[in-house]
Amino acid sequence: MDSNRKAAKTRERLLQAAIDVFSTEGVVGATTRQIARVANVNEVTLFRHFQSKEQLLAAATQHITAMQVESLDHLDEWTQDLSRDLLHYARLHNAMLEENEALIRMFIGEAKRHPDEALQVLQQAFLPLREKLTNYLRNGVERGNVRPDVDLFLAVDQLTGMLLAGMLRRHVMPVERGYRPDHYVESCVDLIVRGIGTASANPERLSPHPSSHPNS
Amino acid sequence: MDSNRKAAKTRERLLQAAIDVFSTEGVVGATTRQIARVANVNEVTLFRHFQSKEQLLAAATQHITAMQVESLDHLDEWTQDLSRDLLHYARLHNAMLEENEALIRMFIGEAKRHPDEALQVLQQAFLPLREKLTNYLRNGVERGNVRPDVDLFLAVDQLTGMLLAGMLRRHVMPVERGYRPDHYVESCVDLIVRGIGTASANPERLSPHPSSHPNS
DNA sequence: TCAAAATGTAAGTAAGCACTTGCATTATAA
DNA sequence: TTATAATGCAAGTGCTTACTTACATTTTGA
Repeated sequence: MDSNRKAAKTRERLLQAAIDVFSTEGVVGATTRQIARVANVNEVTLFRHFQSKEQLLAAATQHITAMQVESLDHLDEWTQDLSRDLLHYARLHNAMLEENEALIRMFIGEAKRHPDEALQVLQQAFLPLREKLTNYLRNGVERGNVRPDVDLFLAVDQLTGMLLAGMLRRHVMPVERGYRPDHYVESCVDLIVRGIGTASANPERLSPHPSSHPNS
Repeated sequence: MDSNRKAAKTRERLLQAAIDVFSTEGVVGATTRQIARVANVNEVTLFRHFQSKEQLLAAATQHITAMQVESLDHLDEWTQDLSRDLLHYARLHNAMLEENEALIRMFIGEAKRHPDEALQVLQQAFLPLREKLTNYLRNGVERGNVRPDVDLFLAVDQLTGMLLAGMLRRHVMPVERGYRPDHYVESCVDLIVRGIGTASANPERLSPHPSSHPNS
Protein backbone atom coordinates (compact mmCIF):
# COMPACT_ATOMS: atom_id res chain seq x y z
CA MET A 1 0.00 0.00 0.00
CA ASP A 2 2.71 2.44 -0.88
CA SER A 3 0.40 4.33 -3.10
CA ASN A 4 -0.19 6.21 0.09
CA ARG A 5 3.35 7.48 -0.12
CA LYS A 6 2.90 8.80 -3.63
CA ALA A 7 -0.30 10.55 -2.65
CA ALA A 8 1.41 11.97 0.40
CA LYS A 9 4.22 13.23 -1.78
CA THR A 10 1.97 15.17 -4.13
CA ARG A 11 0.01 16.38 -1.12
CA GLU A 12 3.25 17.72 0.29
CA ARG A 13 4.12 19.40 -3.02
CA LEU A 14 0.68 20.97 -3.08
CA LEU A 15 1.05 22.26 0.46
CA GLN A 16 4.45 23.78 -0.24
CA ALA A 17 3.18 25.36 -3.45
CA ALA A 18 0.16 26.69 -1.60
CA ILE A 19 2.39 28.28 1.02
CA ASP A 20 4.53 29.88 -1.68
CA VAL A 21 1.63 31.22 -3.73
CA PHE A 22 -0.43 32.33 -0.75
CA SER A 23 2.62 34.15 0.58
CA THR A 24 3.45 36.04 -2.57
CA GLU A 25 -0.06 36.62 -3.94
CA GLY A 26 -2.17 36.80 -0.78
CA VAL A 27 -5.09 34.53 0.01
CA VAL A 28 -7.55 36.12 -2.42
CA GLY A 29 -4.92 36.76 -5.06
CA ALA A 30 -3.75 33.15 -5.08
CA THR A 31 -5.53 30.95 -7.60
CA THR A 32 -5.90 27.19 -7.50
CA ARG A 33 -4.58 27.09 -11.05
CA GLN A 34 -1.32 28.76 -10.08
CA ILE A 35 -0.88 26.62 -6.98
CA ALA A 36 -1.38 23.47 -9.02
CA ARG A 37 1.03 24.70 -11.66
CA VAL A 38 3.71 25.48 -9.07
CA ALA A 39 3.19 22.04 -7.56
CA ASN A 40 3.53 20.46 -11.03
CA VAL A 41 0.15 18.88 -10.62
CA ASN A 42 -3.14 19.07 -12.42
CA GLU A 43 -5.67 21.42 -10.92
CA VAL A 44 -8.17 18.61 -10.54
CA THR A 45 -5.70 16.72 -8.38
CA LEU A 46 -5.61 19.69 -6.06
CA PHE A 47 -9.34 19.43 -5.52
CA ARG A 48 -9.06 15.70 -5.00
CA HIS A 49 -6.66 16.30 -2.12
CA PHE A 50 -8.43 19.33 -0.67
CA GLN A 51 -12.14 19.90 -1.05
CA SER A 52 -11.86 23.65 -1.30
CA LYS A 53 -9.39 26.50 -1.47
CA GLU A 54 -10.32 27.44 2.07
CA GLN A 55 -9.49 24.00 3.39
CA LEU A 56 -6.22 24.08 1.47
CA LEU A 57 -5.39 27.26 3.35
CA ALA A 58 -6.18 25.58 6.65
CA ALA A 59 -4.01 22.57 5.77
CA ALA A 60 -1.19 24.83 4.64
CA THR A 61 -1.41 26.72 7.92
CA GLN A 62 -1.09 23.51 9.88
CA HIS A 63 1.81 22.46 7.68
CA ILE A 64 3.61 25.69 8.48
CA THR A 65 3.28 25.31 12.21
CA ALA A 66 4.47 21.71 12.01
CA MET A 67 7.59 22.84 10.18
CA GLN A 68 8.29 25.69 12.56
CA VAL A 69 8.17 23.41 15.57
CA GLU A 70 10.92 21.27 14.05
CA SER A 71 13.25 24.15 13.26
CA LEU A 72 13.09 25.46 16.78
CA ASP A 73 15.76 23.28 18.31
CA HIS A 74 18.81 25.15 17.08
CA LEU A 75 18.60 27.21 20.21
CA ASP A 76 20.11 25.42 23.15
CA GLU A 77 23.64 26.48 23.80
CA TRP A 78 23.72 29.44 26.15
CA THR A 79 27.09 30.77 27.24
CA GLN A 80 25.51 32.63 30.17
CA ASP A 81 27.03 35.82 28.81
CA LEU A 82 23.94 37.98 28.37
CA SER A 83 25.22 40.03 25.46
CA ARG A 84 26.59 37.03 23.61
CA ASP A 85 23.50 34.91 24.14
CA LEU A 86 21.03 37.61 23.21
CA LEU A 87 23.02 38.41 20.10
CA HIS A 88 23.04 34.75 19.14
CA TYR A 89 19.30 34.56 19.68
CA ALA A 90 18.62 37.79 17.84
CA ARG A 91 20.60 36.70 14.81
CA LEU A 92 18.75 33.40 14.61
CA HIS A 93 15.45 35.16 15.06
CA ASN A 94 16.34 37.71 12.42
CA ALA A 95 17.40 35.02 9.98
CA MET A 96 14.06 33.32 10.54
CA LEU A 97 12.24 36.57 9.87
CA GLU A 98 14.21 37.15 6.68
CA GLU A 99 13.54 33.64 5.42
CA ASN A 100 9.82 33.90 5.92
CA GLU A 101 9.39 37.49 4.88
CA ALA A 102 6.61 36.96 2.34
CA LEU A 103 4.72 34.64 4.64
CA ILE A 104 4.93 37.03 7.56
CA ARG A 105 3.82 39.98 5.46
CA MET A 106 0.88 38.00 4.21
CA PHE A 107 -0.24 36.98 7.69
CA ILE A 108 0.13 40.50 9.03
CA GLY A 109 -1.98 41.84 6.20
CA GLU A 110 -4.54 39.08 6.39
CA ALA A 111 -4.68 38.75 10.17
CA LYS A 112 -8.10 40.33 10.45
CA ARG A 113 -9.57 38.39 7.55
CA HIS A 114 -8.25 35.00 8.67
CA PRO A 115 -7.85 35.39 12.42
CA ASP A 116 -7.81 31.68 13.18
CA GLU A 117 -5.02 30.84 10.77
CA ALA A 118 -2.98 33.90 11.64
CA LEU A 119 -3.32 33.27 15.33
CA GLN A 120 -2.39 29.63 14.93
CA VAL A 121 0.76 30.41 12.98
CA LEU A 122 1.84 33.21 15.24
CA GLN A 123 1.16 31.27 18.40
CA GLN A 124 2.93 28.15 17.21
CA ALA A 125 5.84 29.96 15.62
CA PHE A 126 6.57 32.84 17.96
CA LEU A 127 5.29 31.88 21.39
CA PRO A 128 7.69 28.95 21.88
CA LEU A 129 10.59 31.21 20.98
CA ARG A 130 9.33 33.82 23.39
CA GLU A 131 8.93 31.22 26.10
CA LYS A 132 12.45 29.93 25.60
CA LEU A 133 14.03 33.35 25.75
CA THR A 134 11.92 34.38 28.70
CA ASN A 135 13.06 31.32 30.60
CA TYR A 136 16.65 32.14 29.83
CA LEU A 137 16.18 35.66 31.11
CA ARG A 138 14.47 34.40 34.26
CA ASN A 139 17.52 32.28 34.77
CA GLY A 140 19.61 35.41 34.24
CA VAL A 141 17.74 37.15 37.03
CA GLU A 142 18.81 34.43 39.43
CA ARG A 143 22.39 34.63 38.24
CA GLY A 144 22.39 38.41 38.72
CA ASN A 145 22.77 39.22 35.02
CA VAL A 146 19.29 40.65 34.66
CA ARG A 147 17.70 43.19 36.94
CA PRO A 148 14.93 41.56 38.97
CA ASP A 149 12.42 44.37 38.41
CA VAL A 150 12.09 44.04 34.62
CA ASP A 151 9.06 42.53 32.95
CA LEU A 152 10.68 39.73 30.99
CA PHE A 153 7.80 39.11 28.59
CA LEU A 154 7.72 42.78 27.76
CA ALA A 155 11.46 42.91 27.18
CA VAL A 156 11.30 39.92 24.86
CA ASP A 157 8.44 41.50 22.93
CA GLN A 158 10.47 44.67 22.61
CA LEU A 159 13.46 42.84 21.19
CA THR A 160 11.50 40.70 18.75
CA GLY A 161 9.39 43.73 17.85
CA MET A 162 12.44 45.72 16.87
CA LEU A 163 13.69 42.83 14.78
CA LEU A 164 10.35 42.36 13.05
CA ALA A 165 9.99 46.05 12.26
CA GLY A 166 13.58 46.15 11.08
CA MET A 167 12.95 43.34 8.63
CA LEU A 168 9.77 44.96 7.33
CA ARG A 169 11.52 48.28 6.84
CA ARG A 170 14.58 46.80 5.20
CA HIS A 171 12.59 45.26 2.37
CA VAL A 172 10.43 48.27 1.57
CA MET A 173 12.68 51.27 1.90
CA PRO A 174 15.42 51.81 -0.63
CA VAL A 175 18.95 51.91 0.76
CA GLU A 176 19.26 55.45 2.07
CA ARG A 177 19.05 54.42 5.73
CA GLY A 178 22.42 55.35 7.13
CA TYR A 179 23.18 52.37 9.31
CA ARG A 180 24.06 48.92 8.04
CA PRO A 181 21.49 46.12 8.36
CA ASP A 182 23.56 43.81 10.54
CA HIS A 183 24.46 46.72 12.77
CA TYR A 184 20.75 47.11 13.44
CA VAL A 185 20.46 43.69 15.04
CA GLU A 186 23.53 44.24 17.17
CA SER A 187 22.29 47.61 18.25
CA CYS A 188 18.91 46.22 19.27
CA VAL A 189 20.58 43.62 21.45
CA ASP A 190 22.76 46.33 22.89
CA LEU A 191 19.77 48.45 23.71
CA ILE A 192 18.05 45.58 25.49
CA VAL A 193 21.18 44.66 27.45
CA ARG A 194 21.53 48.26 28.57
CA GLY A 195 17.88 48.28 29.53
CA ILE A 196 17.52 45.04 31.46
CA GLY A 197 21.06 43.99 32.34
CA THR A 198 22.81 44.61 35.63
CA ALA A 199 26.23 46.22 35.85
CA SER A 200 27.84 42.79 35.65
CA ALA A 201 26.19 42.24 32.29
CA ASN A 202 27.36 45.62 30.99
CA PRO A 203 31.13 45.37 31.32
CA GLU A 204 32.05 47.72 28.48
CA ARG A 205 29.94 50.72 29.38
CA LEU A 206 32.97 52.85 28.59
CA SER A 207 33.47 52.20 24.89
CA PRO A 208 30.84 53.71 22.61
CA HIS A 209 29.71 50.70 20.60
CA PRO A 210 30.52 47.49 22.44
CA SER A 211 29.97 44.92 19.71
CA SER A 212 30.42 46.95 16.57
CA HIS A 213 32.89 46.18 13.85
CA PRO A 214 35.94 48.30 13.10
CA ASN A 215 35.09 49.61 9.67
CA SER A 216 34.62 53.00 8.10
CA MET B 1 -19.53 76.57 -12.11
CA ASP B 2 -20.23 75.06 -8.73
CA SER B 3 -21.08 71.76 -10.24
CA ASN B 4 -17.38 71.25 -9.77
CA ARG B 5 -17.93 71.25 -6.04
CA LYS B 6 -20.55 68.54 -6.18
CA ALA B 7 -18.31 66.38 -8.31
CA ALA B 8 -15.44 67.02 -5.96
CA LYS B 9 -17.59 65.97 -3.04
CA THR B 10 -18.52 62.62 -4.53
CA ARG B 11 -14.94 62.16 -5.59
CA GLU B 12 -13.92 62.70 -2.00
CA ARG B 13 -16.55 60.21 -0.78
CA LEU B 14 -15.28 57.69 -3.30
CA LEU B 15 -11.69 58.15 -2.20
CA GLN B 16 -12.56 57.72 1.48
CA ALA B 17 -14.64 54.65 0.69
CA ALA B 18 -11.81 53.27 -1.39
CA ILE B 19 -9.38 53.74 1.49
CA ASP B 20 -11.76 51.98 3.87
CA VAL B 21 -12.51 49.04 1.61
CA PHE B 22 -8.93 48.62 0.39
CA SER B 23 -7.80 48.65 4.00
CA THR B 24 -10.21 46.02 5.27
CA GLU B 25 -10.43 43.79 2.20
CA GLY B 26 -7.04 44.23 0.58
CA VAL B 27 -6.42 45.49 -2.92
CA VAL B 28 -7.51 42.32 -4.72
CA GLY B 29 -10.30 41.58 -2.28
CA ALA B 30 -11.82 45.03 -2.65
CA THR B 31 -14.48 45.27 -5.38
CA THR B 32 -15.60 48.37 -7.19
CA ARG B 33 -19.18 47.46 -6.30
CA GLN B 34 -18.46 47.53 -2.58
CA ILE B 35 -16.47 50.75 -2.79
CA ALA B 36 -19.32 52.43 -4.67
CA ARG B 37 -21.87 51.09 -2.16
CA VAL B 38 -19.85 52.40 0.79
CA ALA B 39 -19.55 55.76 -0.94
CA ASN B 40 -23.32 55.78 -1.53
CA VAL B 41 -22.72 56.16 -5.22
CA ASN B 42 -23.55 54.17 -8.30
CA GLU B 43 -20.78 51.93 -9.53
CA VAL B 44 -20.83 53.66 -12.90
CA THR B 45 -20.08 56.96 -11.22
CA LEU B 46 -16.96 55.41 -9.78
CA PHE B 47 -15.72 54.62 -13.26
CA ARG B 48 -16.61 58.08 -14.45
CA HIS B 49 -14.33 59.55 -11.81
CA PHE B 50 -11.53 57.01 -12.09
CA GLN B 51 -10.85 55.12 -15.28
CA SER B 52 -9.84 51.92 -13.56
CA LYS B 53 -9.57 50.25 -10.18
CA GLU B 54 -5.81 50.56 -10.38
CA GLN B 55 -5.99 54.31 -10.89
CA LEU B 56 -8.46 54.57 -8.03
CA LEU B 57 -5.83 52.93 -5.85
CA ALA B 58 -3.24 55.43 -6.99
CA ALA B 59 -5.56 58.34 -6.28
CA ALA B 60 -6.46 56.92 -2.87
CA THR B 61 -2.76 56.57 -2.08
CA GLN B 62 -2.17 60.20 -2.92
CA HIS B 63 -5.18 61.17 -0.86
CA ILE B 64 -3.76 59.35 2.14
CA THR B 65 -0.40 61.06 1.97
CA ALA B 66 -2.09 64.44 1.60
CA MET B 67 -4.08 63.80 4.77
CA GLN B 68 -1.07 62.56 6.72
CA VAL B 69 0.91 65.69 5.95
CA GLU B 70 -1.83 67.81 7.51
CA SER B 71 -2.04 65.81 10.72
CA LEU B 72 1.66 66.09 11.35
CA ASP B 73 1.71 69.46 13.01
CA HIS B 74 0.58 68.44 16.46
CA LEU B 75 4.18 67.86 17.31
CA ASP B 76 5.93 71.05 18.19
CA GLU B 77 6.09 71.62 21.91
CA TRP B 78 9.22 70.09 23.34
CA THR B 79 9.92 70.53 27.03
CA GLN B 80 13.59 69.59 26.54
CA ASP B 81 13.08 66.83 29.11
CA LEU B 82 14.12 63.77 27.11
CA SER B 83 11.85 61.31 28.91
CA ARG B 84 8.83 63.58 28.79
CA ASP B 85 9.28 64.56 25.18
CA LEU B 86 9.91 61.06 23.93
CA LEU B 87 6.90 59.80 25.83
CA HIS B 88 4.77 62.53 24.31
CA TYR B 89 6.03 61.65 20.86
CA ALA B 90 5.60 57.92 21.40
CA ARG B 91 2.00 58.32 22.53
CA LEU B 92 1.13 60.41 19.50
CA HIS B 93 2.88 57.98 17.22
CA ASN B 94 1.14 55.05 18.87
CA ALA B 95 -2.26 56.72 18.57
CA MET B 96 -1.58 57.27 14.89
CA LEU B 97 -0.67 53.61 14.47
CA GLU B 98 -3.83 52.50 16.26
CA GLU B 99 -6.04 54.75 14.16
CA ASN B 100 -4.64 53.47 10.90
CA GLU B 101 -4.28 49.85 11.86
CA ALA B 102 -6.17 48.34 8.93
CA LEU B 103 -4.42 50.58 6.44
CA ILE B 104 -0.98 49.80 7.82
CA ARG B 105 -1.66 46.06 7.82
CA MET B 106 -2.80 46.27 4.24
CA PHE B 107 0.30 48.16 3.09
CA ILE B 108 2.62 45.82 4.95
CA GLY B 109 0.97 42.83 3.34
CA GLU B 110 0.81 44.38 -0.10
CA ALA B 111 4.17 46.15 -0.06
CA LYS B 112 5.74 43.76 -2.54
CA ARG B 113 2.76 43.73 -4.87
CA HIS B 114 2.33 47.51 -4.95
CA PRO B 115 5.78 48.82 -4.14
CA ASP B 116 5.21 52.29 -5.54
CA GLU B 117 2.08 53.00 -3.52
CA ALA B 118 3.46 51.43 -0.35
CA LEU B 119 6.68 53.35 -0.64
CA GLN B 120 4.86 56.60 -1.28
CA VAL B 121 2.63 56.23 1.77
CA LEU B 122 5.44 55.12 4.04
CA GLN B 123 7.77 57.83 2.87
CA GLN B 124 5.22 60.60 3.19
CA ALA B 125 3.77 59.38 6.46
CA PHE B 126 6.75 58.10 8.42
CA LEU B 127 9.81 59.85 7.11
CA PRO B 128 8.74 63.35 8.19
CA LEU B 129 8.04 62.07 11.68
CA ARG B 130 11.41 60.38 11.74
CA GLU B 131 13.10 63.54 10.55
CA LYS B 132 11.42 65.64 13.21
CA LEU B 133 12.35 63.29 16.02
CA THR B 134 15.87 62.90 14.73
CA ASN B 135 16.32 66.63 14.70
CA TYR B 136 15.09 66.85 18.27
CA LEU B 137 17.57 64.20 19.33
CA ARG B 138 20.39 65.92 17.50
CA ASN B 139 19.48 68.99 19.47
CA GLY B 140 19.59 66.83 22.60
CA VAL B 141 23.14 65.83 21.80
CA GLU B 142 24.21 69.45 21.84
CA ARG B 143 22.36 70.00 25.11
CA GLY B 144 24.07 67.01 26.66
CA ASN B 145 20.90 64.96 27.06
CA VAL B 146 21.81 62.42 24.41
CA ARG B 147 25.10 60.60 24.16
CA PRO B 148 27.04 61.85 21.14
CA ASP B 149 28.05 58.37 19.94
CA VAL B 150 24.54 57.06 19.22
CA ASP B 151 23.16 56.66 15.71
CA LEU B 152 20.07 58.83 15.92
CA PHE B 153 18.32 57.42 12.87
CA LEU B 154 18.82 53.96 14.20
CA ALA B 155 17.47 54.88 17.63
CA VAL B 156 14.37 56.44 16.11
CA ASP B 157 13.80 53.36 13.99
CA GLN B 158 14.12 51.21 17.07
CA LEU B 159 11.53 53.21 18.98
CA THR B 160 9.02 53.39 16.14
CA GLY B 161 9.70 49.75 15.35
CA MET B 162 8.79 48.68 18.86
CA LEU B 163 5.62 50.74 18.69
CA LEU B 164 4.63 49.32 15.31
CA ALA B 165 5.24 45.75 16.40
CA GLY B 166 3.39 46.39 19.63
CA MET B 167 0.34 47.60 17.75
CA LEU B 168 0.42 44.63 15.39
CA ARG B 169 0.71 42.19 18.28
CA ARG B 170 -2.00 43.82 20.35
CA HIS B 171 -4.64 43.33 17.69
CA VAL B 172 -3.87 39.73 16.85
CA MET B 173 -3.09 38.07 20.13
CA PRO B 174 -5.83 37.57 22.69
CA VAL B 175 -5.27 39.20 26.06
CA GLU B 176 -2.95 36.80 27.82
CA ARG B 177 0.08 39.07 27.56
CA GLY B 178 0.92 39.94 31.12
CA TYR B 179 1.76 43.61 30.76
CA ARG B 180 -0.78 46.33 30.09
CA PRO B 181 -0.87 47.98 26.66
CA ASP B 182 -0.14 51.52 27.81
CA HIS B 183 2.69 50.26 29.94
CA TYR B 184 4.25 48.95 26.75
CA VAL B 185 4.63 52.40 25.24
CA GLU B 186 6.08 53.84 28.42
CA SER B 187 8.49 50.97 28.71
CA CYS B 188 9.69 51.41 25.15
CA VAL B 189 10.44 55.05 25.80
CA ASP B 190 12.18 54.09 29.00
CA LEU B 191 14.33 51.59 27.15
CA ILE B 192 15.37 54.16 24.58
CA VAL B 193 16.15 56.77 27.22
CA ARG B 194 18.32 54.28 29.06
CA GLY B 195 20.01 53.41 25.81
CA ILE B 196 20.76 56.80 24.32
CA GLY B 197 20.44 59.26 27.22
CA THR B 198 23.27 60.63 29.27
CA ALA B 199 23.25 60.49 33.07
CA SER B 200 21.58 63.89 33.15
CA ALA B 201 18.69 62.47 31.17
CA ASN B 202 18.38 59.47 33.48
CA PRO B 203 17.78 61.08 36.84
CA GLU B 204 15.90 58.18 38.43
CA ARG B 205 18.31 55.36 37.75
CA LEU B 206 17.75 54.26 41.34
CA SER B 207 14.05 53.41 41.29
CA PRO B 208 13.19 50.27 39.30
CA HIS B 209 10.57 51.55 36.87
CA PRO B 210 10.68 55.34 36.56
CA SER B 211 7.29 55.84 34.99
CA SER B 212 5.55 52.60 35.84
CA HIS B 213 2.35 52.14 37.76
CA PRO B 214 2.12 50.47 41.14
CA ASN B 215 0.38 47.26 40.25
CA SER B 216 1.13 43.59 40.98
C1' DT C 1 -0.33 -10.24 -14.70
C1' DC C 2 -4.19 -7.78 -12.88
C1' DA C 3 -7.14 -5.00 -10.06
C1' DA C 4 -7.08 -0.78 -7.57
C1' DA C 5 -5.56 3.60 -6.59
C1' DA C 6 -3.65 8.00 -8.13
C1' DT C 7 -3.22 11.19 -11.62
C1' DG C 8 -4.09 13.43 -16.21
C1' DT C 9 -7.18 15.52 -19.84
C1' DA C 10 -10.96 17.90 -21.72
C1' DA C 11 -14.93 20.13 -21.16
C1' DG C 12 -18.19 22.54 -18.72
C1' DT C 13 -20.94 25.25 -14.94
C1' DA C 14 -22.34 29.00 -12.24
C1' DA C 15 -20.84 32.97 -10.20
C1' DG C 16 -18.27 37.20 -9.67
C1' DC C 17 -15.23 40.47 -11.56
C1' DA C 18 -13.81 45.07 -13.93
C1' DC C 19 -15.69 47.78 -17.10
C1' DT C 20 -19.06 49.63 -20.95
C1' DT C 21 -23.19 51.44 -23.23
C1' DG C 22 -27.50 53.96 -23.74
C1' DC C 23 -30.78 56.51 -21.77
C1' DA C 24 -33.48 58.65 -18.02
C1' DT C 25 -33.22 61.76 -13.99
C1' DT C 26 -31.64 65.28 -11.20
C1' DA C 27 -29.08 69.31 -9.88
C1' DT C 28 -26.58 73.48 -11.14
C1' DA C 29 -25.58 77.90 -13.84
C1' DA C 30 -27.03 81.55 -16.83
C1' DT D 1 -36.55 78.69 -18.02
C1' DT D 2 -33.19 76.36 -20.37
C1' DA D 3 -28.81 74.34 -21.57
C1' DT D 4 -25.26 71.75 -19.30
C1' DA D 5 -23.04 68.93 -16.28
C1' DA D 6 -23.32 65.16 -12.76
C1' DT D 7 -25.50 61.14 -11.42
C1' DG D 8 -28.68 57.06 -11.54
C1' DC D 9 -30.43 52.87 -13.69
C1' DA D 10 -30.64 48.58 -16.44
C1' DA D 11 -28.50 45.66 -19.09
C1' DG D 12 -24.74 43.54 -20.99
C1' DT D 13 -19.69 42.02 -22.39
C1' DG D 14 -15.83 39.35 -21.88
C1' DC D 15 -12.93 37.36 -18.67
C1' DT D 16 -11.54 34.72 -14.58
C1' DT D 17 -12.65 32.16 -10.69
C1' DA D 18 -13.57 27.93 -7.75
C1' DC D 19 -15.17 23.70 -8.52
C1' DT D 20 -17.35 19.46 -11.15
C1' DT D 21 -17.98 15.52 -14.30
C1' DA D 22 -16.68 11.77 -17.20
C1' DC D 23 -13.28 9.24 -19.05
C1' DA D 24 -8.47 7.95 -20.36
C1' DT D 25 -3.73 6.98 -18.65
C1' DT D 26 -0.32 5.84 -15.51
C1' DT D 27 1.47 3.93 -11.20
C1' DT D 28 1.43 0.73 -7.58
C1' DG D 29 0.69 -3.58 -4.73
C1' DA D 30 -0.01 -8.40 -4.79
